[in-house]
Amino acid sequence: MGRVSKDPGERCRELIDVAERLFLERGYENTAVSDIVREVDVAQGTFYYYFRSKAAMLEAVVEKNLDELEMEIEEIISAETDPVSKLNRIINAILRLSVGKRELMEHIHEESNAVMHEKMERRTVARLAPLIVGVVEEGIAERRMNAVHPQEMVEFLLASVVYLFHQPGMDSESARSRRLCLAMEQILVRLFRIDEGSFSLHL
Amino acid sequence: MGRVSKDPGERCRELIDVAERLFLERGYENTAVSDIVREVDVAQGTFYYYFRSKAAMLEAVVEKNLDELEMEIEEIISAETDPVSKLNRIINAILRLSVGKRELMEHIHEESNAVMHEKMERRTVARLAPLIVGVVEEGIAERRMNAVHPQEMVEFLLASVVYLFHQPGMDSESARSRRLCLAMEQILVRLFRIDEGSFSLHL
Amino acid sequence: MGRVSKDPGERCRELIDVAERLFLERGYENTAVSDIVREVDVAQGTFYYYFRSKAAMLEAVVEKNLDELEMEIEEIISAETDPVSKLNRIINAILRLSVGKRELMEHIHEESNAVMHEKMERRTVARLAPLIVGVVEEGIAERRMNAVHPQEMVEFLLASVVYLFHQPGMDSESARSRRLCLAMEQILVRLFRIDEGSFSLHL
Amino acid sequence: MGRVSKDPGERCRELIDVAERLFLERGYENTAVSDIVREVDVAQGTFYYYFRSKAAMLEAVVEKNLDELEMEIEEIISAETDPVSKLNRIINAILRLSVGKRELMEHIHEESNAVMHEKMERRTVARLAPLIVGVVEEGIAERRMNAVHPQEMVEFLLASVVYLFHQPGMDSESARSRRLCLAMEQILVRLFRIDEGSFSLHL
DNA sequence: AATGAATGAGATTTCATTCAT
DNA sequence: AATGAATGAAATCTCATTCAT
Repeated sequence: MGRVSKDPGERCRELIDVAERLFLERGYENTAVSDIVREVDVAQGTFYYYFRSKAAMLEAVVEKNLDELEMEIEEIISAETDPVSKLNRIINAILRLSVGKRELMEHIHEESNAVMHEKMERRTVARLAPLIVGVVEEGIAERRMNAVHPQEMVEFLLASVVYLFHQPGMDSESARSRRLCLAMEQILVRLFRIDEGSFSLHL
Repeated sequence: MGRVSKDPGERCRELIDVAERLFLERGYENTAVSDIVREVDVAQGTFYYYFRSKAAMLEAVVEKNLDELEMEIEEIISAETDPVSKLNRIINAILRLSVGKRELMEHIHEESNAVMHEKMERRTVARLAPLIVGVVEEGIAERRMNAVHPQEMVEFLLASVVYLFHQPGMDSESARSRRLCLAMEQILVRLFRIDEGSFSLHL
Repeated sequence: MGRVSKDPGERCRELIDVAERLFLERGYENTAVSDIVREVDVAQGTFYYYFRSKAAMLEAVVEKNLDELEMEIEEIISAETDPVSKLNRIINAILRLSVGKRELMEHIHEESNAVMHEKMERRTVARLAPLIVGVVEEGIAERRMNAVHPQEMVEFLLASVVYLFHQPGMDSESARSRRLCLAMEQILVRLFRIDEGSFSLHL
Repeated sequence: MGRVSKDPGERCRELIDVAERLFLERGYENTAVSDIVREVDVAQGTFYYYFRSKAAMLEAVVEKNLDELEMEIEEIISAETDPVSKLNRIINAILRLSVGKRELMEHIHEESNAVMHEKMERRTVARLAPLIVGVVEEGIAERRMNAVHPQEMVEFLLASVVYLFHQPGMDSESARSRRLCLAMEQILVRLFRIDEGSFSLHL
């Protein structure tokens, strides 16, 4: 009833945060706009004051995640000097985020999140590939890495990482996770012809 | 109006085929059951006589595709003796099917098919990985390949290959397709430590 | 097409009133939500904005009726002092409402209203029994009535009244109605050991 | 597949028995004709060979129950000589059957059986009232009973008794059941001016 | 910047019944 | 006496979005 005015930036963030949580908890399709506004305690119309559509909200959620990841990666790139260490830390950062989010959705049927997962996969490749390709090219220049098609390889790498670590049972403890991390270390080493033992991945 | 009885097997196949085409053309979500029955020219109820739900139909479509692919792969496995050639032909078979289907959906907004794509991705990895792991282990036994985590590597590989499927502009001609194929060849060679030049992929 | 906003209370009442009439006229099962909204001239969604489901609407209709009846009974209880007169007027009030509603459904097949009738029967007993038991206990205290199990007797009484007066041919004129009223007077007198001639029931 | 011919009478009884059980277990509305034929293991069409419609089946189920009850009552009437004893045994017979059936539906939501309950209620009154009125008139002739409106009083009685049937928690043990039986005994005694202590009802 | 009542198209599903064999 | 594939009408409900205030 009472009309509560807030800083628009904050309102917007509040909406995105609640939306993200609900999308993860019950899936994009199973989350109604009315669920989101109920939790934030604003009117239905308010949602549309901030977001053109529900799809636009999904976009916002995904981009927010990638903003964070991108920033983290850029920090790594500028903090570290060794391209191999950069790559190691970048992959770890991606894994940590993926698995972190995954935990929220542990109990929902995979299917329920096809839409969100797809969008995430696509946008992750689109936004992160350039950064990583940069690192790989640096590695090539320093003869620490080797690749004929860095762009395509990095794309495959990212798509696989997003897919594999979005699977059920991907908590940081399971034997399956452990094996996947070890395998991924080897994959990285072999794919880019890097010295064995250069990687150490953890969830 | 007129009631046309048919062999149930055929009716069922007819429904699956039309459903598959429509799912690809306009996306799973954008295809109504009423669209399917209109094309097959049966009553709405007939659909539900054969399939418990629309989701069950999606399942049927996906499994049919994987049945075909599995059969083709099993044929390759028993026809060929060299594990490297097997792998080469298997990957080509998967690409061919994927791209074939992809052409049907050329113009629709990618997003419309998240659900179907997800299901396909997950089931492809689940059903084909065992077969390919078998080939890789054979290759390892014959010292033509090498891998510490064959299962996980094959999963990585399949996820990458399926990722291709979902790329816009994946006709057999484009420079982009060419590069992706070359990159995939390199991935195969490096992942399993196979002799350079053992692979030749085409869409 | 045009959007007409109204006081929610009024909208809600409008919907309930139309629903009640249609439920009575053609039966609960034979009334579609679309029939209701068409008459009220609102969109289908508006119905579900106010009522969670069609069943919830039935509930609302039944409770509204019992609200009215309950109020009338409470008025009688506080207006009258003699418990026997109270009981007489209460039963008359129940009969009048039952038969009034019944007239609306005169021509429909009884079966069509099993659901509504059941719900009404159950809820009538649940909501009115306490009030009437109060009156009976008052009567017992004043030695004007007598009963060992007032609660159970009142329940039987209410169930029967609702059932009997919900029968076909229960208009206020028929010989059958007349006989039933006379019998009911005697039943009341005997059941609670009240002075002969204390009751006078009319439809 | 195989076509199993059986004695038509038995087929028919088999269908009725299964239908009755399912109607009680899950309610009339929630039982599909396909559920019935699946359990009896005949084709959908076979159902319609024996019964004009699902509603006709409900009728058959109800009438079968009343046939049994009617026979039992007729037996009581001819076995016993004392009209009061007759009435006592008849009411007990009705209670026993009602409660027996009730046990089957213990767990379903009451609402689910409105249709069947209604039909049962109406038909019980219609078919059993004449028999019981006969007994009452006999009692009146012998000065063991007294009633001005035997027909209506018996209807009142039957409606009350059947109402019992549809109460939740009607096992033979509960205090509630006990109280209802005692109240019913009192109703009988008072309604027909019979000697106190003439009745003894048990579930 | 916010409200929240109202929209309305449309989708899935159910199932009693039929009928050619 | 029996089959079972096919029918098809209809009904409930969802929900993203709008718009007058």
